[in-house]
Amino acid sequence: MKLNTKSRYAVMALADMSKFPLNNPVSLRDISLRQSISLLYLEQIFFRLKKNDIVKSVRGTNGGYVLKRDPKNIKLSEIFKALDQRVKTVGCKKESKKGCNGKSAKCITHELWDELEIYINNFFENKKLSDLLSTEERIN
Amino acid sequence: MKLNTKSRYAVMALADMSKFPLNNPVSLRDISLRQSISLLYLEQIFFRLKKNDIVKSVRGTNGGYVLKRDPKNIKLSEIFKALDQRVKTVGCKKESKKGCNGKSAKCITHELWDELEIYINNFFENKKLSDLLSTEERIN
DNA sequence: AAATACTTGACTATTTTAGTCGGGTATATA
DNA sequence: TATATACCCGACTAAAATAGTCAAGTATTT
Repeated sequence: MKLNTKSRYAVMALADMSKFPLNNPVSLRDISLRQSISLLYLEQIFFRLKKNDIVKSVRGTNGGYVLKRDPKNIKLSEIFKALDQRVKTVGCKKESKKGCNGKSAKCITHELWDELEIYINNFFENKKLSDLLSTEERIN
Repeated sequence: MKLNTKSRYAVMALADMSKFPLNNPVSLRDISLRQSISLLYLEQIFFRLKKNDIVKSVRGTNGGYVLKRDPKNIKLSEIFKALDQRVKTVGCKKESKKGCNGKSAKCITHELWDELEIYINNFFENKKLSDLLSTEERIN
Protein backbone atom coordinates (compact mmCIF):
# COMPACT_ATOMS: atom_id res chain seq x y z
CA MET A 1 0.00 0.00 0.00
CA LYS A 2 1.77 3.06 -1.12
CA LEU A 3 1.35 6.62 -2.15
CA ASN A 4 2.34 7.45 -5.69
CA THR A 5 4.74 10.21 -6.52
CA LYS A 6 2.20 12.19 -8.49
CA SER A 7 0.04 13.02 -5.51
CA ARG A 8 3.02 13.29 -3.25
CA TYR A 9 4.71 15.79 -5.53
CA ALA A 10 1.45 17.66 -6.01
CA VAL A 11 1.13 18.24 -2.30
CA MET A 12 4.79 19.23 -2.05
CA ALA A 13 4.51 21.66 -4.91
CA LEU A 14 1.35 23.28 -3.64
CA ALA A 15 2.78 23.57 -0.16
CA ASP A 16 5.81 25.22 -1.73
CA MET A 17 3.60 27.72 -3.55
CA SER A 18 1.68 28.52 -0.39
CA LYS A 19 4.78 30.00 1.12
CA PHE A 20 4.76 32.85 -1.36
CA PRO A 21 2.42 35.82 -1.66
CA LEU A 22 -0.81 34.38 -2.93
CA ASN A 23 -1.43 36.33 -6.11
CA ASN A 24 2.14 36.12 -7.24
CA PRO A 25 2.59 33.53 -10.03
CA VAL A 26 5.11 30.86 -9.13
CA SER A 27 6.82 29.19 -12.09
CA LEU A 28 7.14 25.45 -12.29
CA ARG A 29 10.78 25.93 -13.01
CA ASP A 30 11.30 27.44 -9.58
CA ILE A 31 9.31 24.73 -7.86
CA SER A 32 11.24 22.16 -9.79
CA LEU A 33 14.52 23.54 -8.54
CA ARG A 34 13.45 24.03 -4.96
CA GLN A 35 11.74 20.68 -4.57
CA SER A 36 13.95 18.63 -6.88
CA ILE A 37 11.07 17.46 -8.99
CA SER A 38 11.41 17.09 -12.75
CA LEU A 39 9.95 20.08 -14.57
CA LEU A 40 8.31 17.91 -17.19
CA TYR A 41 6.68 15.82 -14.53
CA LEU A 42 5.45 18.90 -12.72
CA GLU A 43 3.85 20.11 -15.93
CA GLN A 44 1.88 16.91 -16.10
CA ILE A 45 0.80 17.27 -12.51
CA PHE A 46 -0.20 20.90 -12.79
CA PHE A 47 -2.19 20.23 -15.89
CA ARG A 48 -4.47 18.15 -13.73
CA LEU A 49 -4.47 20.54 -10.82
CA LYS A 50 -5.58 23.21 -13.19
CA LYS A 51 -8.32 21.11 -14.73
CA ASN A 52 -9.59 20.51 -11.24
CA ASP A 53 -9.71 24.16 -10.31
CA ILE A 54 -7.04 24.07 -7.68
CA VAL A 55 -4.65 26.40 -9.46
CA LYS A 56 -4.89 28.77 -12.35
CA SER A 57 -2.17 29.60 -14.82
CA VAL A 58 -0.61 32.83 -15.93
CA ARG A 59 1.14 32.54 -19.26
CA GLY A 60 4.13 34.35 -20.61
CA THR A 61 7.19 35.87 -19.08
CA ASN A 62 6.98 36.10 -15.31
CA GLY A 63 4.03 33.79 -15.50
CA GLY A 64 3.46 30.65 -13.52
CA TYR A 65 0.71 29.19 -11.41
CA VAL A 66 -1.41 30.77 -8.74
CA LEU A 67 -3.53 29.03 -6.13
CA LYS A 68 -7.18 29.52 -6.96
CA ARG A 69 -8.15 29.63 -3.32
CA ASP A 70 -6.63 30.35 0.04
CA PRO A 71 -4.64 27.36 1.35
CA LYS A 72 -7.08 27.33 4.27
CA ASN A 73 -9.78 26.31 1.84
CA ILE A 74 -7.94 23.64 -0.09
CA LYS A 75 -8.47 20.19 1.29
CA LEU A 76 -5.88 17.53 0.60
CA SER A 77 -8.69 15.26 -0.52
CA GLU A 78 -9.25 17.59 -3.47
CA ILE A 79 -5.63 17.34 -4.48
CA PHE A 80 -5.71 13.58 -4.37
CA LYS A 81 -8.92 13.49 -6.30
CA ALA A 82 -7.40 15.70 -8.97
CA LEU A 83 -4.69 13.13 -9.51
CA ASP A 84 -7.05 10.16 -9.54
CA GLN A 85 -5.57 8.97 -6.37
CA ARG A 86 -7.90 7.05 -4.16
CA VAL A 87 -7.85 4.04 -1.98
CA LYS A 88 -8.70 0.98 -3.96
CA THR A 89 -9.25 -2.43 -2.62
CA VAL A 90 -9.03 -3.71 -6.19
CA GLY A 91 -11.32 -6.40 -7.54
CA CYS A 92 -14.17 -7.36 -5.35
CA LYS A 93 -16.14 -4.19 -5.91
CA LYS A 94 -16.02 -3.22 -9.50
CA GLU A 95 -17.26 -6.43 -11.04
CA SER A 96 -20.50 -6.58 -9.16
CA LYS A 97 -23.09 -4.71 -7.22
CA LYS A 98 -23.93 -6.61 -4.18
CA GLY A 99 -22.91 -10.21 -3.66
CA CYS A 100 -19.58 -9.92 -5.51
CA ASN A 101 -20.19 -12.21 -8.48
CA GLY A 102 -23.06 -13.86 -6.71
CA LYS A 103 -20.72 -15.96 -4.64
CA SER A 104 -21.54 -14.67 -1.25
CA ALA A 105 -18.43 -16.17 0.30
CA LYS A 106 -16.27 -13.90 -1.78
CA CYS A 107 -17.33 -10.91 0.21
CA ILE A 108 -16.38 -11.76 3.73
CA THR A 109 -14.08 -8.79 3.70
CA HIS A 110 -16.10 -6.48 1.54
CA GLU A 111 -17.31 -4.25 4.33
CA LEU A 112 -13.84 -4.05 5.76
CA TRP A 113 -12.37 -2.49 2.65
CA ASP A 114 -15.22 -0.06 2.38
CA GLU A 115 -14.61 0.98 5.91
CA LEU A 116 -10.89 1.42 5.31
CA GLU A 117 -11.57 3.53 2.27
CA ILE A 118 -13.82 5.84 4.20
CA TYR A 119 -11.35 5.99 7.03
CA ILE A 120 -8.47 7.09 4.83
CA ASN A 121 -10.48 9.53 2.80
CA ASN A 122 -11.48 11.03 6.07
CA PHE A 123 -7.87 11.81 6.86
CA PHE A 124 -7.44 13.82 3.70
CA GLU A 125 -10.82 15.40 4.01
CA ASN A 126 -9.81 16.94 7.30
CA LYS A 127 -6.43 18.25 6.22
CA LYS A 128 -5.97 21.60 4.59
CA LEU A 129 -3.02 22.84 2.63
CA SER A 130 -2.59 25.50 5.29
CA ASP A 131 -2.05 22.78 7.90
CA LEU A 132 1.17 21.83 6.16
CA LEU A 133 2.30 25.36 5.92
CA SER A 134 2.15 26.07 9.59
CA THR A 135 4.07 22.88 10.27
CA GLU A 136 6.74 24.01 7.88
CA GLU A 137 6.97 27.39 9.48
CA ARG A 138 7.31 25.80 12.86
CA ILE A 139 10.29 23.76 11.61
CA ASN A 140 12.24 26.53 9.94
CA MET B 1 -2.98 4.01 -3.18
CA LYS B 2 -4.10 0.49 -3.26
CA LEU B 3 -4.15 -2.73 -1.37
CA ASN B 4 -2.37 -5.63 -2.98
CA THR B 5 -4.07 -8.94 -3.54
CA LYS B 6 -1.70 -10.82 -1.28
CA SER B 7 -2.86 -9.15 1.89
CA ARG B 8 -6.41 -8.96 0.66
CA TYR B 9 -6.51 -12.68 -0.05
CA ALA B 10 -4.79 -13.44 3.23
CA VAL B 11 -7.53 -11.69 5.15
CA MET B 12 -10.21 -13.37 3.06
CA ALA B 13 -8.70 -16.80 3.55
CA LEU B 14 -8.26 -16.39 7.29
CA ALA B 15 -11.77 -15.09 7.66
CA ASP B 16 -12.95 -18.11 5.74
CA MET B 17 -11.06 -20.42 8.08
CA SER B 18 -12.50 -18.69 11.11
CA LYS B 19 -15.93 -19.88 10.18
CA PHE B 20 -15.00 -23.48 10.87
CA PRO B 21 -14.31 -25.27 14.15
CA LEU B 22 -10.99 -23.93 15.27
CA ASN B 23 -8.91 -27.05 15.64
CA ASN B 24 -10.15 -28.55 12.43
CA PRO B 25 -7.56 -28.27 9.64
CA VAL B 26 -8.87 -26.42 6.61
CA SER B 27 -7.20 -27.31 3.32
CA LEU B 28 -6.03 -24.65 0.94
CA ARG B 29 -7.84 -26.50 -1.80
CA ASP B 30 -11.15 -25.85 -0.09
CA ILE B 31 -10.36 -22.21 0.57
CA SER B 32 -9.27 -21.88 -3.02
CA LEU B 33 -12.61 -23.20 -4.25
CA ARG B 34 -14.75 -21.22 -1.85
CA GLN B 35 -12.95 -17.93 -2.27
CA SER B 36 -11.92 -18.30 -5.91
CA ILE B 37 -8.27 -17.73 -5.20
CA SER B 38 -5.58 -19.68 -7.06
CA LEU B 39 -4.34 -22.60 -4.98
CA LEU B 40 -0.73 -21.94 -5.90
CA TYR B 41 -1.07 -18.36 -4.87
CA LEU B 42 -2.64 -19.34 -1.57
CA GLU B 43 0.30 -21.63 -0.90
CA GLN B 44 2.63 -18.70 -1.26
CA ILE B 45 0.51 -16.62 1.08
CA PHE B 46 0.16 -19.30 3.73
CA PHE B 47 3.84 -19.96 3.67
CA ARG B 48 4.26 -16.48 5.05
CA LEU B 49 1.38 -16.67 7.44
CA LYS B 50 2.94 -19.77 8.88
CA LYS B 51 6.37 -18.23 9.18
CA ASN B 52 4.75 -15.40 11.09
CA ASP B 53 2.99 -17.66 13.55
CA ILE B 54 -0.51 -16.86 12.47
CA VAL B 55 -1.37 -20.38 11.32
CA LYS B 56 0.16 -23.78 11.73
CA SER B 57 0.07 -26.62 9.24
CA VAL B 58 -1.09 -30.19 9.46
CA ARG B 59 0.37 -32.38 6.76
CA GLY B 60 -1.02 -35.38 5.00
CA THR B 61 -4.50 -36.51 4.12
CA ASN B 62 -7.18 -34.46 5.83
CA GLY B 63 -4.49 -31.99 6.67
CA GLY B 64 -4.62 -28.30 6.11
CA TYR B 65 -4.02 -25.18 8.12
CA VAL B 66 -5.22 -24.26 11.57
CA LEU B 67 -5.32 -20.83 13.17
CA LYS B 68 -2.70 -20.62 15.84
CA ARG B 69 -4.80 -18.36 18.01
CA ASP B 70 -8.41 -17.46 18.51
CA PRO B 71 -9.63 -14.97 15.86
CA LYS B 72 -10.30 -12.58 18.71
CA ASN B 73 -6.57 -12.40 19.28
CA ILE B 74 -5.43 -11.97 15.71
CA LYS B 75 -5.02 -8.36 14.72
CA LEU B 76 -5.23 -7.44 11.06
CA SER B 77 -2.02 -5.52 11.50
CA GLU B 78 -0.25 -8.83 12.10
CA ILE B 79 -1.58 -10.26 8.89
CA PHE B 80 -0.44 -7.26 6.92
CA LYS B 81 2.92 -7.35 8.55
CA ALA B 82 3.29 -11.01 7.65
CA LEU B 83 2.86 -10.11 4.01
CA ASP B 84 5.20 -7.15 4.14
CA GLN B 85 2.37 -4.87 3.50
CA ARG B 86 2.68 -1.45 4.95
CA VAL B 87 1.95 2.10 4.11
CA LYS B 88 4.84 3.67 2.31
CA THR B 89 5.21 7.23 1.34
CA VAL B 90 8.13 6.22 -0.87
CA GLY B 91 11.27 8.25 -1.21
CA CYS B 92 11.70 11.13 1.18
CA LYS B 93 12.37 8.99 4.21
CA LYS B 94 14.71 6.23 3.28
CA GLU B 95 17.49 8.28 1.80
CA SER B 96 18.09 10.48 4.79
CA LYS B 97 17.68 10.99 8.46
CA LYS B 98 16.39 14.40 9.11
CA GLY B 99 16.40 17.09 6.52
CA CYS B 100 15.76 14.81 3.55
CA ASN B 101 19.01 15.14 1.61
CA GLY B 102 19.84 18.27 3.46
CA LYS B 103 17.50 20.32 1.35
CA SER B 104 15.08 21.43 3.95
CA ALA B 105 12.48 22.46 1.41
CA LYS B 106 12.11 18.89 0.30
CA CYS B 107 10.41 17.96 3.48
CA ILE B 108 7.48 20.27 3.68
CA THR B 109 5.26 17.25 3.64
CA HIS B 110 7.41 14.88 5.61
CA GLU B 111 5.40 15.05 8.80
CA LEU B 112 2.20 14.60 6.89
CA TRP B 113 3.19 11.21 5.52
CA ASP B 114 4.37 10.06 8.87
CA GLU B 115 1.06 11.02 10.34
CA LEU B 116 -0.84 9.21 7.61
CA GLU B 117 1.20 6.10 8.12
CA ILE B 118 0.43 6.04 11.80
CA TYR B 119 -3.20 6.74 11.13
CA ILE B 120 -3.62 3.80 8.76
CA ASN B 121 -1.64 1.37 10.86
CA ASN B 122 -3.93 2.31 13.66
CA PHE B 123 -6.89 1.08 11.70
CA PHE B 124 -5.42 -2.37 11.31
CA GLU B 125 -4.13 -2.42 14.81
CA ASN B 126 -7.64 -2.07 16.15
CA LYS B 127 -9.28 -4.67 13.95
CA LYS B 128 -9.41 -8.32 14.86
CA LEU B 129 -10.11 -11.25 12.63
CA SER B 130 -13.17 -11.92 14.76
CA ASP B 131 -14.57 -8.52 13.82
CA LEU B 132 -14.92 -9.69 10.25
CA LEU B 133 -16.54 -12.88 11.26
CA SER B 134 -19.36 -11.32 13.12
CA THR B 135 -19.98 -8.99 10.21
CA GLU B 136 -20.18 -11.96 7.90
CA GLU B 137 -22.57 -13.75 10.15
CA ARG B 138 -24.77 -10.72 10.31
CA ILE B 139 -25.00 -10.67 6.53
CA ASN B 140 -25.88 -14.30 5.96
C1' DA C 1 1.16 -47.87 -1.68
C1' DA C 2 -1.50 -44.19 -2.94
C1' DA C 3 -3.61 -40.06 -2.34
C1' DT C 4 -3.72 -35.88 -0.17
C1' DA C 5 -1.80 -31.74 1.25
C1' DC C 6 1.88 -28.88 2.72
C1' DT C 7 7.03 -26.81 1.25
C1' DT C 8 9.74 -23.59 -1.06
C1' DG C 9 12.58 -21.26 -4.37
C1' DA C 10 12.61 -19.64 -8.94
C1' DC C 11 10.48 -17.84 -12.64
C1' DT C 12 7.40 -14.98 -15.81
C1' DA C 13 3.71 -12.22 -17.79
C1' DT C 14 1.16 -8.26 -16.95
C1' DT C 15 0.24 -3.95 -15.15
C1' DT C 16 1.36 0.22 -13.05
C1' DT C 17 4.30 3.91 -12.17
C1' DA C 18 7.41 7.37 -13.00
C1' DG C 19 9.11 10.19 -15.92
C1' DT C 20 10.44 11.91 -20.82
C1' DC C 21 9.69 13.75 -25.48
C1' DG C 22 8.11 16.69 -28.83
C1' DG C 23 5.97 20.01 -30.88
C1' DG C 24 3.11 23.20 -29.77
C1' DT C 25 0.60 28.30 -27.90
C1' DA C 26 0.27 32.63 -25.17
C1' DT C 27 2.20 36.72 -23.10
C1' DA C 28 5.42 40.18 -21.22
C1' DT C 29 9.12 42.95 -21.98
C1' DA C 30 13.03 45.00 -24.22
C1' DT D 1 7.90 43.02 -33.03
C1' DA D 2 11.43 39.72 -31.75
C1' DT D 3 12.57 36.89 -28.20
C1' DA D 4 12.53 34.57 -24.11
C1' DT D 5 9.78 32.66 -20.77
C1' DA D 6 6.32 29.68 -19.31
C1' DC D 7 2.25 27.09 -19.88
C1' DC D 8 -0.16 23.15 -22.97
C1' DC D 9 -0.99 18.37 -23.72
C1' DG D 10 -1.01 13.90 -26.02
C1' DA D 11 1.99 10.08 -26.78
C1' DC D 12 5.51 7.36 -25.47
C1' DT D 13 8.88 4.30 -22.75
C1' DA D 14 11.83 2.23 -19.22
C1' DA D 15 11.73 0.31 -14.91
C1' DA D 16 9.60 -1.57 -11.03
C1' DA D 17 5.99 -3.96 -8.72
C1' DT D 18 2.40 -7.25 -8.75
C1' DA D 19 0.04 -11.32 -9.52
C1' DG D 20 0.32 -15.64 -10.33
C1' DT D 21 2.62 -20.14 -12.12
C1' DC D 22 5.96 -23.94 -12.18
C1' DA D 23 8.62 -27.56 -10.57
C1' DA D 24 10.19 -30.67 -7.82
C1' DG D 25 9.78 -31.92 -3.76
C1' DT D 26 8.39 -33.94 1.67
C1' DA D 27 5.20 -35.61 5.28
C1' DT D 28 1.07 -38.05 6.80
C1' DT D 29 -3.12 -40.60 6.74
C1' DT D 30 -5.89 -44.27 5.21
